[in-house]
Amino acid sequence: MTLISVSSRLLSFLRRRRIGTSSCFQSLSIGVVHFHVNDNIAKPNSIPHSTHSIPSPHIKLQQYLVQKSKSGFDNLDDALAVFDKMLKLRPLPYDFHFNQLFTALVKMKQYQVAVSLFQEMSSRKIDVDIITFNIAINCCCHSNRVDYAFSLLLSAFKRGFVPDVFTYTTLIRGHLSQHKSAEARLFFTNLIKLNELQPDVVTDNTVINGLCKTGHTQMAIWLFRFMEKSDCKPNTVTYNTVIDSLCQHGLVDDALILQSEMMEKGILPNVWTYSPLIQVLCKLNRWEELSLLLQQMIEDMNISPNVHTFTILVDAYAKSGKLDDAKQIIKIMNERGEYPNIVTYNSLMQAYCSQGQMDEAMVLYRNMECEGLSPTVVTHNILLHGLCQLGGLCKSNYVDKALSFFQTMECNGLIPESKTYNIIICGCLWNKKYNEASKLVHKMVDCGFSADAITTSLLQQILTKVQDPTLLAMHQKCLQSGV
DNA sequence: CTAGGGTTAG
Repeated sequence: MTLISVSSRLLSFLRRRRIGTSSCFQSLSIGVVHFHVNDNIAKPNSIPHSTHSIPSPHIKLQQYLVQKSKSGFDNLDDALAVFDKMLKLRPLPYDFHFNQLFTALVKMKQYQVAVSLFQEMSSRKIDVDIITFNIAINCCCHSNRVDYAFSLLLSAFKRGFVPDVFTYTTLIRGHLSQHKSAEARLFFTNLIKLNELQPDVVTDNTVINGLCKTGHTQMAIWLFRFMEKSDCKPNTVTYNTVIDSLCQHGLVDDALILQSEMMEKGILPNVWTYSPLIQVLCKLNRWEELSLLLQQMIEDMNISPNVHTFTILVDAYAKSGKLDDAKQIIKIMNERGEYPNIVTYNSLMQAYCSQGQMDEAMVLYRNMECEGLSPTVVTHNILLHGLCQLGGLCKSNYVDKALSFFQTMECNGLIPESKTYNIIICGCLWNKKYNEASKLVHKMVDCGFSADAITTSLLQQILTKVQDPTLLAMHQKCLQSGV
């Protein structure tokens, strides 16, 4: 079993599924039409029975905000304009109207804006409820202001609110995201002791995720097994979290066992259950199992791969030099309406580069820009690496291309990483462009980066053959930067 | 009638 035969099997699964895909699109378009038609008809059923006492502008506002809280606003200015209108409306909208607006802001990841609007409401003494506080506390945690989140908890107490499992779970996650696992644990155990918190599945999932991310996989699994015995049973998220962690620690067999366990227990896997397993099976060249897993996912479970899943496959093909298969995956993606993003294209570019097809890689680079996908530093690292390696193998004019490409990148406002510098410096060294290399070493050190192991050993290797003052000075500079 | 968990890929 090889990656090629996996590819042909994958293709056949996906082709067979295409009929299903088109019917799915049909029902989607019917849904859209349905929505527009309905929009112009009075919708008595969509208005709660008790709303006869709610002023009419509030009902309109509510309908509008329900939709925005699900999708977010198109832009921030719209959200702020609505907030201003709400402040001017008399009588004032209810707390849950403001909560809906905040929910929309959270969807847009505008956490700091949400916090400042919450402050604005507080200073105007507008009534809020515990949900408003919970949203604000969550937004503080997301913008790394756990300290302020705690001060909000205090003011909630002062105003007579009783924090609930939402509040505490959010604060535990806040601690964990700040890498304060000791504080999180203390907070958690104290709340349990004081009988302030009755953890639910989300609390447990939050703790399990924190344990996994801090390398305490064994403890995470202990909690997971504890949940199985308790009334608070693991759900899909719990399984996904543990499976992902096991995959990342190379414990793929344990991860596969858990995945079959969840199926036996009737807990439905989703695309995120499969993706980490697919990735690690690719990495370990376990193609037979990969093929079976893909078959189970697509055929038996009727779960479609998404952009991330496809990108994992493109990357696997790129790393095994299977350019044609990588291209095939892109084609399937387009057919299925799962469009490649910048990461997918970076992987495809890697495939071109590994085959030495630099011209095609450059064509892809320009196409990406045309499609409105902005190349990232990683895109440039891949291209520069390709150009430098090719230059080292045969033609040094590729290194000149790499150097001018490096300049273009900076002009476009992308800030090179340590890796970027090391790639281009190695390219210069290979091609005996010692002066260029020296300039770049100084620039790299000025930016606070240092030579990596590859650059240092290459430099030492050259120094054994060539005694050049520029090279010696560069070597010194590299050694100093490493300290 | 709104709030907390898992974003996995280069």
